[in-house]
Amino acid sequence: MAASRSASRVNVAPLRRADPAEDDGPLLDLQDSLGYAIKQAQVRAYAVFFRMLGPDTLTPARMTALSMIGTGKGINQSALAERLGITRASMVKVIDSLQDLGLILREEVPGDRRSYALVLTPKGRQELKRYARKVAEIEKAYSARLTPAERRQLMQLLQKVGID
Amino acid sequence: MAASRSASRVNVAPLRRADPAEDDGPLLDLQDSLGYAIKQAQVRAYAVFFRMLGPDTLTPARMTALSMIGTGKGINQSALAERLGITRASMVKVIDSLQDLGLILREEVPGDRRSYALVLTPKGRQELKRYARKVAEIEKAYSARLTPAERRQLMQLLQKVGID
DNA sequence: TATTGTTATACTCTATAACTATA
DNA sequence: TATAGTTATAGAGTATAACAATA
Repeated sequence: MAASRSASRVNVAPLRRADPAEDDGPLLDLQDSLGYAIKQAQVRAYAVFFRMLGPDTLTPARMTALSMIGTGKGINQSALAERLGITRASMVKVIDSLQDLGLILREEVPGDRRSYALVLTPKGRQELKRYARKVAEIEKAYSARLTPAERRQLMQLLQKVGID
Repeated sequence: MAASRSASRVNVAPLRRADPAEDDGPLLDLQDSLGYAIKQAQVRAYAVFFRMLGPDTLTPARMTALSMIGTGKGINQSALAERLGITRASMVKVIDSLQDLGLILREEVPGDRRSYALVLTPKGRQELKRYARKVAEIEKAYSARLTPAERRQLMQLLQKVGID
């Protein structure tokens, strides 16, 4: 149906509707775009991820944070925020949610009372291992059309994107 | 500093802090993950995109919509929403914004008064061509470390991701 | 009955600015 | 002065549910 604000139904007289080919340059062709191809691959990868882990899972971003805490040996919030490319302020809620889930703790740091050392709880460690196994399955699923050699090469080529 | 809700400073006695290696499985290693590599490449590509087009540009998503309208020959909102992977309801605002910028029009469809044919305005066509040139530069920038053959192969390999 | 577009509403993720405690 | 964490607030992008007009 019609509209109020949006569809101000301008109804232009299509007297001289420009032909796409009649003027100077090509319109944007997404099929030629590496950026678009990467984005689409990422969307498909996320779809597989959520299909295989269900809607109640940690998001990839939180899983990444959890993984970095697991590896990071008492990393603090500011450093983690920097690694994740978000602000300290945004980091707070991510950490809150992982703590509320019982996966991590903010531990006091002896030498510096301003900051916390982020550490996995036993449950967090257990969950992270469970996710590691799940992610291995997921990787297999969305790499199904790639040979191992192709997968390796894809990883290598991706490292080179966006470094100019 | 300390906290109110978030930092409930649980201060667990670290008597028997589990050693990462002492139990059954590996923690999640992001460096092995194709999904993570794709996401990181996409983040870097977006960074190049915004660096080269400035903060006042169309977002990649809106540019994609504009491109599909340019190519799509009177596509309607529902069909476009489906191609973009968003709901019809969300599509409304995207279309509104492109229309407010004077880039597209909702044209009446003779046979069906429920839907609109989305078409570029002359300004929209012009802008899309300008973006096509800009995107060509951007693609060059974030492909700088890839040979043309590598770039082609990367595009081909990306097509195979997430199809299981 | 089904489809198209729309609105109202809410949720997630993110940011900026200002603040407190501590260094 | 600088740093770590926090809060309040806002904006973008998305979703669901309910609706009117039209098919």
